[in-house]
Amino acid sequence: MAISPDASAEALKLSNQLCFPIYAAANAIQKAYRPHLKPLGLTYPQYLVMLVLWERDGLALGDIGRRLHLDSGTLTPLLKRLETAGHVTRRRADRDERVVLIGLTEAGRALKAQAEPIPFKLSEAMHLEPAQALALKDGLEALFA
Amino acid sequence: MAISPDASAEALKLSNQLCFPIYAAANAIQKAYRPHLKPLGLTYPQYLVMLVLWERDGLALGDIGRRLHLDSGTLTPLLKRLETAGHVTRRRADRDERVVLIGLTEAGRALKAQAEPIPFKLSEAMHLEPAQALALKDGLEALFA
DNA sequence: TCCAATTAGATTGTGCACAATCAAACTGGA
DNA sequence: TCCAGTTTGATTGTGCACAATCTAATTGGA
Repeated sequence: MAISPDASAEALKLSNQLCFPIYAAANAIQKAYRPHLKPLGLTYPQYLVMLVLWERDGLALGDIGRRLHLDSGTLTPLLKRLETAGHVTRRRADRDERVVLIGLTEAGRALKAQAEPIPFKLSEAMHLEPAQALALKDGLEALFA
Repeated sequence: MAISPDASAEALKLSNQLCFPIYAAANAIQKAYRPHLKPLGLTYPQYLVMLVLWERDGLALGDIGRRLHLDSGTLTPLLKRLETAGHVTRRRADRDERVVLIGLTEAGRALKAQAEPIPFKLSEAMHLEPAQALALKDGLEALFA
């Protein structure tokens, strides 16, 4: 096959061909989670925060942000909504008054049991071979470098 | 290795282990595009709309939505901003007054040349083998089924 | 002991993204 | 011809996501 005049133009499309599917997949994922999370009163980003806290309670806002790659402008209002919903508590650290520590309430801890079946349902929704899913995951994580 | 009591719990995490990287990658991608798009006065979703229109001018709002998997609640205000910026025109179709046809202005067409180097820069930013990128793309598109 | 620099969050403003709802325009039988 | 049902966008309200900016608290030398 001869090199066509727009071979480079085609090559240029590679990032678009990769970035758009990621963008669209992220939107689709949030849409897929929504019906399962709605009964728990959570959005997908709130669910991610809860996953972090279920794994390790009492983290600072900044710690959560580093784990999820989210800044305070996103997390401050999100955590206030979780507090209003009764899932978490917010208090300043004694040692450093700048730090806001996030703790699970009893209700927040109890929510974990209700959330347990969600990954199952999502795995069903995205009918993908485990091996293919792992390859995807590895590929995506290679982007962060 | 023996099957541990939480082997299923681990399996449950698969969707989280896949969905979160996609979510984080989508955020990172928009952040990576921002400095390159800002000189053109575009956001990433606006850039996607412009890519569609550069490929095929005069589409209806709904056609753009179907291509990008976005609904009218997202596109109506986005297109109004593109119109205010002077990149596109909006007019009702003669044949069917419900349909809004989106056309590129001269300035909108001219923007294409400025946008041309962007995929290059992004490809550099995400240092990923083309083969790996293609595998990723195929895996992501398999999610839509 | 001070105070310049750093760090942790909060605030403000812009722009998606979508559910739910609405209204107008079109279509296809009865 | 009519009108029930469908299609196309627009609107409204909620919740991210982040840049830019701000304030308060802390830290580390001089």
